[in-house]
Amino acid sequence: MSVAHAPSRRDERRETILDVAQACFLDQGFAATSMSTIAAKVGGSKGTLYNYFKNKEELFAAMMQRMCRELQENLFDVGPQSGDVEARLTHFARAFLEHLMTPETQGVQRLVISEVGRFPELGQVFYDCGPKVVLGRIGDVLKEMMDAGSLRRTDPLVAAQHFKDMAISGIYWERIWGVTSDPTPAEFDAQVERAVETFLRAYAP
Amino acid sequence: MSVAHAPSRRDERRETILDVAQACFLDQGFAATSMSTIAAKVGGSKGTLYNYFKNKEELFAAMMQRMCRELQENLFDVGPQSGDVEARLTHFARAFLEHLMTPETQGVQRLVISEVGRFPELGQVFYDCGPKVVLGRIGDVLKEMMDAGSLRRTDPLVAAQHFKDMAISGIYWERIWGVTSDPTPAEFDAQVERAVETFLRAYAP
DNA sequence: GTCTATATGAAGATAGAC
DNA sequence: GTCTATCTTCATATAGAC
Repeated sequence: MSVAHAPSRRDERRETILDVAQACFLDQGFAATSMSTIAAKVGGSKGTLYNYFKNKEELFAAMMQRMCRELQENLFDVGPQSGDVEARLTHFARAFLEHLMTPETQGVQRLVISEVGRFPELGQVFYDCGPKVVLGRIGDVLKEMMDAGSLRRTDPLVAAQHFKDMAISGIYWERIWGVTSDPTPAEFDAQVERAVETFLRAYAP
Repeated sequence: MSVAHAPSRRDERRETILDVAQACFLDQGFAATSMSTIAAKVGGSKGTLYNYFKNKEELFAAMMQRMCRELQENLFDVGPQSGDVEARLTHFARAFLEHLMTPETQGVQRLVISEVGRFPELGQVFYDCGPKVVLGRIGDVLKEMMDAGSLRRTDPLVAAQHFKDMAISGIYWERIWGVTSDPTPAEFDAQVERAVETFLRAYAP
């Protein structure tokens, strides 16, 4: 059993190392990030790094676990609990697409997709505390709407997937493929609107 | 202007090198694949490798371009040109999901997502001869159906994206995240069926 | 615990014989 | 064109002084 401690000086330095490692891994990937670089950016030496983490893999794993926890916490912290269905869904679709377009989210997704071959358990860890949680929450909201008679009754998890898929659609895919052109705000709005409209056509009572 | 030649002995060896490089890059990623390993698997020496390709980056780029061309060719080579709408859409959804689940397709997508930071033009090349072509073809089919009065008239490209998104949905995402459990044939069927059903609800005339 | 210095190995790339 | 042998660089990881 572990207890929440006041952070010691050691804990703080550990967090600093993880901060730097996170920035480097997100920016360069696992293989291209060297322990020397991390040590230099921390302002310490490689010897110190190896005092805190047995090797590069362990440092990477610790960093990924922390990132997964943080991303989980920061999702869907707010949102209208009432109002008409279309407005609520539009809010969710927009928030979700915006979240997936941030450099942090893109970076962690790239990292998972790149390194899951080297760290087989990484994918499951990420999925369980990322996409799975998000889909569950969207599903909960949709289930409420079904119970209230605002949506046709059906498997809420499948509906949540369809909703998420159409919300992110083209704009997300172009970015993850590295297509350089940025979407305009108008394109962003149009995609969200079309996603909600299409979803409601399919899932109206 | 280049002309199609009968393949010389040099061309054949070049193809062999690309075959080996492709297998290694797909399996290990760019950074973890060494020129020494490729040379060994080709059965030659590193000196020979550098005779055919100036450096590792150029070899990688040549391999990616070839893969993009091949994947483009192998997509949608067959498919029912007539029949009822639901059957045709089911065929497309199934073919598309199956295609995206193959190790080759998963591998090239992982590679693009991983390395697009290092090779900025890679994403655009891949997108133009992969996803863009596929979406265009689905859009063409949907437009035909709209013209025939089988579907509600609307932007065919957006409809194609929604169709594609729901066809691949959960099963594709779980695999790309590296979730280890494989989908059962029943889950596969159910997803395709639900995708077509939902699409038709939203896009029926 | 933290540092400097270094051991050890492997990578990309090249030189030069055949 | 292809090989063997090698150069150079840079990575992970460790040893040992303070």
